[in-house]
Amino acid sequence: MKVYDRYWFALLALARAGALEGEVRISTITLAEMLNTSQQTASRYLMQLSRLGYIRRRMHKRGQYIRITKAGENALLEIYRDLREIFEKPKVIEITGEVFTGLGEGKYYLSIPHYIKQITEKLGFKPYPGTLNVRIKDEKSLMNRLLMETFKPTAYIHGFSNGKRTYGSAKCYLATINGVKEAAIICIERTHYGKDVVEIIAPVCLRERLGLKDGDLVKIQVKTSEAP
Amino acid sequence: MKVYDRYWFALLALARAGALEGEVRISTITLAEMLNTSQQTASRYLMQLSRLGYIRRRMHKRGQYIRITKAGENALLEIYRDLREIFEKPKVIEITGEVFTGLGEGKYYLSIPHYIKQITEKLGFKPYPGTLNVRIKDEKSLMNRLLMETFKPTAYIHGFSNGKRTYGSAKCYLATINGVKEAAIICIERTHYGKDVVEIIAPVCLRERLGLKDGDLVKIQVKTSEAP
DNA sequence: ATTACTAAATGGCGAGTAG
DNA sequence: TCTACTCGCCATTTAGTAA
Repeated sequence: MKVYDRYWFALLALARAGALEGEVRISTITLAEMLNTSQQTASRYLMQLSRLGYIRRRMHKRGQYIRITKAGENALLEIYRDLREIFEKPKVIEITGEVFTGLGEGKYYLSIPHYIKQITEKLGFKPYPGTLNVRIKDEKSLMNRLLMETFKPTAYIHGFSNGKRTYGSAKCYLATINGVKEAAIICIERTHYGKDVVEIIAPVCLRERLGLKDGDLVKIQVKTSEAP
Repeated sequence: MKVYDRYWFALLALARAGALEGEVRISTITLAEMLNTSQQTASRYLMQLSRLGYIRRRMHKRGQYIRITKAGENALLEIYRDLREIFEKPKVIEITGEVFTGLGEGKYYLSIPHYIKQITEKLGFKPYPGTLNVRIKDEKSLMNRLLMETFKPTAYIHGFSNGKRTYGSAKCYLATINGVKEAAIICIERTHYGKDVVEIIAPVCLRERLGLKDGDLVKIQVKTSEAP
C-alpha cells in the first residue's frame, strides 16, 4: 500500500477527468493544478502510475492521452468498496411508537407451522404466538421505517399456498425493543395495516416482559445488515 | 488538500477499525502495521490528525482510545462521494407530489440578498422570489427524496448571521419539473416543513409557467451530480 | 506495556532547463 | 507549446531511546 498512497489522489483526479471511460487529454500542468502541485511533480506521478500499470499514456508531439487501466480501476474500486462498507453498512435505524392492541392477525399467522418453522430457522428463536403492534406517531420514525425497508431483511419468510388460500410472504429485521435484544420487526406482505404500523415478534411475550400497556412508547433499534 | 493527502489512509484505517461509530483502542504499533509503516510514523500521523481535528484521542497509561470526529468523517465522506460519482452511474431520482400553497417562508428567504446572490452564483440563475411547494404523497417518492439527500447537493448555500438572528443554510439539487429544466429543489436546513415537502426554485414563476394550481401533480426529476 | 522526542538518513519537491 | 531531466533544498521517515 505504502508506495501507492501518494499516487492515489492523482489517480482519483484522472478518474474525475473521465480517464476511466476512455482516453483523456491532460497536460502535466493541468494535472498539477488539479492536485495543487507543480508540473514536475505531476509529471513524476504520471510516470510512476504508468510504471505501476495503473494508467496507459499515449504521448504526442503536443500533448498526451491518458486512460486508466483495469489495474488502476481496481485500485480505485478497492478503496471505494472500503468506504461504501464503512458508510453504508453498519446503520442502526431507530423507530419509536405507541403500543396498541391489534386484531389478532399476527397471532393467527404465528400459529401457522409453516411460518413458525421458517422464523425459527432463520431468526434463531421460536416466536411467541402473537405480535406486539406499534403505531408510529412521529415523522422521523416513519422515515426510518421506510428507510429500513430499503435494506436487505435479516430473514425473508416465504409465502405458500395450501390449495384453499395463499399465505403471503414476510420480511424480518432483527431489532432491539426497549433493550430486549432478541426480537424482530416482521413486515407482512399483505397486511391490512398502513406503513405507520410495525409488528414485533420475539421468543417471549413482550407485553408481559416489558410491562407494556396500550399507549406506552417503545423504542425499536433495527440492525441493518447490508447496503441498500 | 496537499497536506492532508498523506493522512488520508490513516483516517481510512481508523474508520475500518470502527473509529467512526465509537472509541476504538488502537496502539501506534497496530496502526503502523495496518499502514505498513513504522510505529513512529503512525504516532506522528495520529498527532497530526488530532491537530487537524479529525480524530479525538483519549490517552491512557497503557493504550489510547481513538474516535473519528465529525470533521474527520466529512473528510472521508467527501472522497466517498467522489468515488460514488465515478463508479455509480448518475441517477435520475424521480419525485412526484401535489402543489400546495405555503406560508410564504420560501418567498421570505428568496428576498434576502445574501441567499439570492449565492443561488445565482452557484446555480446559474436568479431565482424567482417564491418557491413552489410540493407535498409528497406516495411512498416511493418519499424514499427517493431521502435517497436524494444522500447525494452531494449541486450547490450548498451557506447560512449567515446579521447579529439579530441567524439564517440557516440550504442544499440545492438541480431538477426538472414537468419538463422545465431550469429549476432546483431547495432543502432549507431549518424549515418547518417535514420530509414530505419539497420546495422548488426556478428563474421563473413555475405556477404561472406550468399553469399549476393547488392539488395539481408535478413530476420532479432530480439530477444527481456528476463528475465535473 | 505504551507514546513520542531527537537526530540522522532518506527521498520527494520544484526551479531551471533541455529536448 | 509540450514532457521530463538534474540537482539543491527541505520535508518525511525511522532507529534509538526517554518517559
